[in-house]
Amino acid sequence: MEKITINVVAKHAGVSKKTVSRVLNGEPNVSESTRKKVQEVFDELGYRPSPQARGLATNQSYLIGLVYDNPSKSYVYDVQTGALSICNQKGYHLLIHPAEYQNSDLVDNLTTLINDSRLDGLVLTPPFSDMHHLIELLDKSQLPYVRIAPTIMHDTSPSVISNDVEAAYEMTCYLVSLGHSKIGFIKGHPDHNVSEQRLEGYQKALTDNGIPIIPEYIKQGFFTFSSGEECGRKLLSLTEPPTAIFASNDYMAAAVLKVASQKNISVPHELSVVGFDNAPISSYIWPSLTTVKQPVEAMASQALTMLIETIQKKPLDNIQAQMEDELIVRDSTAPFRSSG
Amino acid sequence: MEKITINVVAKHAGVSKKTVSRVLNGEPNVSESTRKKVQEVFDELGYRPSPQARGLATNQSYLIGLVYDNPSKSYVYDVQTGALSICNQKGYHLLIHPAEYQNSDLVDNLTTLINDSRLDGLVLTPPFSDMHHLIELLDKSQLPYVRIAPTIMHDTSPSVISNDVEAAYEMTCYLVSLGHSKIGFIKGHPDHNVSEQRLEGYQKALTDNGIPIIPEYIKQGFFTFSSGEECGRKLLSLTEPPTAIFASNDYMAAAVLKVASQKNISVPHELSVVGFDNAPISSYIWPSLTTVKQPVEAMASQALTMLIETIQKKPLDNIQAQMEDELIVRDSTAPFRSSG
DNA sequence: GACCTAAATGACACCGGTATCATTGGTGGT
DNA sequence: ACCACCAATGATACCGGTGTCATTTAGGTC
Repeated sequence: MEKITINVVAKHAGVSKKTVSRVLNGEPNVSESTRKKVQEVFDELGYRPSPQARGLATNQSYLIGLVYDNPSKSYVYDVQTGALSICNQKGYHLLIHPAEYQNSDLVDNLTTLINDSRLDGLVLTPPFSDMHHLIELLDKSQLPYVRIAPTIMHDTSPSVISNDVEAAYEMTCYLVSLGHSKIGFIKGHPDHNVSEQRLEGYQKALTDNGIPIIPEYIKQGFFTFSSGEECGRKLLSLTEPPTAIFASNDYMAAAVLKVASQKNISVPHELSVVGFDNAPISSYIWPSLTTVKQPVEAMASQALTMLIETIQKKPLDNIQAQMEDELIVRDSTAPFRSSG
Repeated sequence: MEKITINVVAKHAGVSKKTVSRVLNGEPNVSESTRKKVQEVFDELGYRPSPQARGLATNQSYLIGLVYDNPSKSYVYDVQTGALSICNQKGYHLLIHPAEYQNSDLVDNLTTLINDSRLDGLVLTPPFSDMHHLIELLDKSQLPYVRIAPTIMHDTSPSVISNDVEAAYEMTCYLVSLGHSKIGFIKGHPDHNVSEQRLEGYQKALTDNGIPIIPEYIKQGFFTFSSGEECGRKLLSLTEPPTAIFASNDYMAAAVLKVASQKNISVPHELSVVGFDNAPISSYIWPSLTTVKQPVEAMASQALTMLIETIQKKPLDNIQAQMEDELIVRDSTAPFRSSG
């Protein structure tokens, strides 16, 4: 079976390869009749242009890299899904690239990635989105990139954000509206900037509702189940334990549920627990978790749309897109009952 | 900044581009002195060969496709991780390609993938691993591929399997050893062949232990949380409910835990529950789940090793590799107590 | 030192597209 | 009818590597 190249198509259609190329790329100045003829030959022969040859000629790879280091497998999955949907639409492919953000040869690692595969663009997810030495590197390298959920703003590249402060604020207000005033908080990993934002929303909500901020009620977690367990244990061992606990992600909230269960504290009757992220686990445990759903997939899609526009040098309406979080109420929260 | 191509390197080193190419590919018949000289220029200029140009010349893309359609995000993540580790080692890149296995244009979809990106190889995960029309297509197309966890054997391509029958057998025996004889079973999705295998292991274990197989104790689930919930509810509503339930995956097992909790049945004291897969949820719920850990990551690594050997036309020791499952005992199982 | 052989190296075509610029042909204005 | 002009098309170089085959060089033999 002969390989179908642009030359074969040209011969079949009785035109030059350049004309075939024009039809292929929808360029102007091709008569309607030849365009049609060439397209028929495309179908007839099942022609597919070689991305290698095309890439070599145009110095493009049609590959976009996705860099991540996130403990949540479902987060990664959702980002990938959102990114892929746009890639497929626009004819790009996605190269996934897990990396370790603390690793000292991170820069080498990414440089190699970029050079070896001649990426057309790069997508950064937290915590890479906020690493300034990375951003400097990328700015210098001229490689188009987009940042998902950064907290530090930067004018040199597009980014997509949600509003974690706002979401945490609303969640806390929701707990207050249920009658809770002793609300514990478990912070996220200090290396992730969203941790600070979620804390900020929590604190602002308390203040706005005239509730004092008690340092004892705020514990340092690390987004892991075990850190949530430890913090939960500390909070519930206080002489005056909180009646509601706001964990900075769902894994830690699930851990609090475990601690409560072991201490025979009934959730939600005696204790309300809420999380953040709407991870799969939030609906797979009992009681299911009240949480905040971030539009992760939509954010990734938006990010890729912006990135590809940048790659294709189309003007961007906005260098930053914001998407809304959503409060999801499930079974882990209930009105406060004084000494149930 | 001038772009560093093979020509630039050749000029700098004072040799022909072909000689540079030889050094690049570790070909024989290059004197030690020139090899060293060229390599120094590589380092000095930071030369990286263009995969496009190379691909165009050799008709290779150094891209491997990974096709999946699995409801478990963590399974997908683990497969990716295992696959990537080998890809990075061998200089390949991984193109992830979620697809819908029931979709009627699946074949078109994959054909497009293969043609458009000139894949060097393809990795099939369940349930694609067992879809014969796909396999026929691939066999015809001459594209090297590897199947992960197929149940139907096939001599034309390598595959990596674990032994689900065996693992389910052992799990059931474990429950029996705890004193249980009324053991419910929740089947997996009928489109996944492993479902049948897990059931088979369960039935064989009962038979071998002289316990009758009761059809009422076997319910059809679909690997989803909600299907597990429904089956769990049915099982626990029987006049003579089982004292242990074996769910074909962890999501369904988690759902059984929820049902038990709602019915005030204490796990593991009144009911033992076990799952399969060792999904993250299995350790993030309370009680944590006794389950079977499949070496998903290792299987993917093994699969990619075999695939790349095939691509590079190296001889394969074995066309099929088998990896061992592992029983993980956690908190959801306990010895049977007659009427707790 | 002449000769032979094998190792080392280079010249050049080629992979399948795109870019540049030249050429052709048709159309409208006067 | 003639010319100017623009749309349509083609010829050819080029992207950065690899493959083929010819040529040069080095080493060993007599």
